[in-house]
Amino acid sequence: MSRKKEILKTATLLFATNGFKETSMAEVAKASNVASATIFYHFNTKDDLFLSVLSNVKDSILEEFSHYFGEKKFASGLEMLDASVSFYLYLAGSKTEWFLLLHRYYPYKLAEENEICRRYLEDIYNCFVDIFEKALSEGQSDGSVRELSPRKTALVILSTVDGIVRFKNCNLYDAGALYNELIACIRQMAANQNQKQ
Amino acid sequence: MSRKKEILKTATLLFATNGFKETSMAEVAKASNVASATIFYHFNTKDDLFLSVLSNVKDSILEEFSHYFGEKKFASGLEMLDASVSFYLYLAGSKTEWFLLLHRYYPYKLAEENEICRRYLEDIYNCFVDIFEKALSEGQSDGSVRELSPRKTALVILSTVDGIVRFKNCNLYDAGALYNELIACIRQMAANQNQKQ
DNA sequence: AGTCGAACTGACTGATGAATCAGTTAGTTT
DNA sequence: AAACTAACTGATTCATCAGTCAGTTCGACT
Repeated sequence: MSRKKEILKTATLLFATNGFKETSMAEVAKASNVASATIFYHFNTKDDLFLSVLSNVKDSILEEFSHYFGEKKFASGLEMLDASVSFYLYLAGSKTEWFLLLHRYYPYKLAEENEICRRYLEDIYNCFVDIFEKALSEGQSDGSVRELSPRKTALVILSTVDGIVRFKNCNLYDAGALYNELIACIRQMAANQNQKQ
Repeated sequence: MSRKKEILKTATLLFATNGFKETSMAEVAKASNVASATIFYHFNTKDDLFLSVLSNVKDSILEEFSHYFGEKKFASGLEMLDASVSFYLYLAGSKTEWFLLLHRYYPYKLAEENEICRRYLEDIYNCFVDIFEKALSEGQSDGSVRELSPRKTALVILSTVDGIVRFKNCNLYDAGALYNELIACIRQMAANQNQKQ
C-alpha cells in the first residue's frame, strides 16, 4: 500500500475512535510509520486530511451500496426494506470506523462552514435514504407497504436504524441484541396490514 | 446567580455547541466574566468541570420528566406513548444544549473509564426508556398496544426519537418537519391493530 | 556520469492551553 | 481593630501540537 493510503487508513481509524481534535498529527504519523512532515507533504493541513478521510469513506459507502443493490432483486418492496435495514446493520458491524466517524459531531460542525464537507455528508445520507425510499415506493406499487409518504418515512426509518447503531457504538445498551426487534418494528411500521400473511 | 452556577451554565453551552476539547478554560472564563483561575478554584480539573456539567444536566432532565409525568393521567397506554414522544421532542427543542451535549461522543468516551460519568449517562437514558416502557406495558394491559417486548420496543422507540433529534441538531435534514410523521410511525409500530378506531 | 524532481525527514517555531501559585479582596467572627 | 477565611485573580509554567523549512534520498531520464 502506498504511504498516502496508509496514512489515510490509520487517520480514519484514529479520527473515528479518538476524535479529530483528540488525535495529533504526530500520532497519525507514528501509527503510519512515517515522519510527521510526510503527512504535510501529502495533505496540506489537518482539516485537509480529515476531508480526504471523509471523501474516502463516502466513496467506500457508495460503492458498497451500489455493489449490493446493483444486481439484487426482491420479492416485494417490504422484502427490500428488510434487506436494506439488514445490510445497513451488517455494514455498521463490519466497518465500525465509518459509522463511528459519522456519529461524531466534528464533520457536521465542519459542514456548517465547509461546502465540500457538507456535500460529502449529504451524499452519504442520501444514499441511505434513497434506498429506503425506493423500497417503500416499490412496496406501495406491489401492495406490500401501507399508505405513507415514502421520503418522510424513509427518514424516520433511517433515524431508527442509525440511532440503534449509535447506541451500540456508545456502549450504553446491548443494542446488538435488538436487531430482530428492530426489523420487526420497522416491518410493522411500514407493512400494509390489509394484505398481511 | 452565584459565580459557580454561572460558570456551570456557560460551560454547558460551550461544551455542547463547540465540544469539550474545542473549548478552552480561558473561553469559559471569559464568557462567565471570571478569571481562568477562578474556575480551577471551584472545579479541580477540566474533566471535573465536565462531570459537574453532566451531573447538572442529568438532574435537570430527571426533574423535568418527574414533573411532567408525576401527575398526568392518560386515556390509554398508547396515548401515553404519544405524549412521551411529544414531550421528548418538546424538551429537545427547548433545551437544545442538553441534547447537543448528549449527542457528542466525549461523554461516552469518558464513560469507558469513568464510572461516575457512565452512571450519569445510564440514569439519563434509563429515564427515557422507562417512560416508553411503562407506556407500552400499560397499553398492553388496556389493549391499546399489540403483543411485543416492552423493554426492547422502548429502546427501538428511543433510538428513533433520539435519531430524529440528532439529525435535526446536525442540520442535515429538516428533521423538524418530520415530527408528525414520526408520531404516526411510532403509533403504527406499537398499536394493537385489532382494536383500532 | 550528471541532472531533475518527487517523496520523504529531523529539527525547529510560535501559539495555545491546562494547571499552579503567591498573592489580594471582602465579609465575618472575636 | 485584629484575626480568620472563602472567593477570587494576574502572572507564570510547562507540555503539546499544527505547521515550516532546509535539507537528504532515490529512481528516471538524458
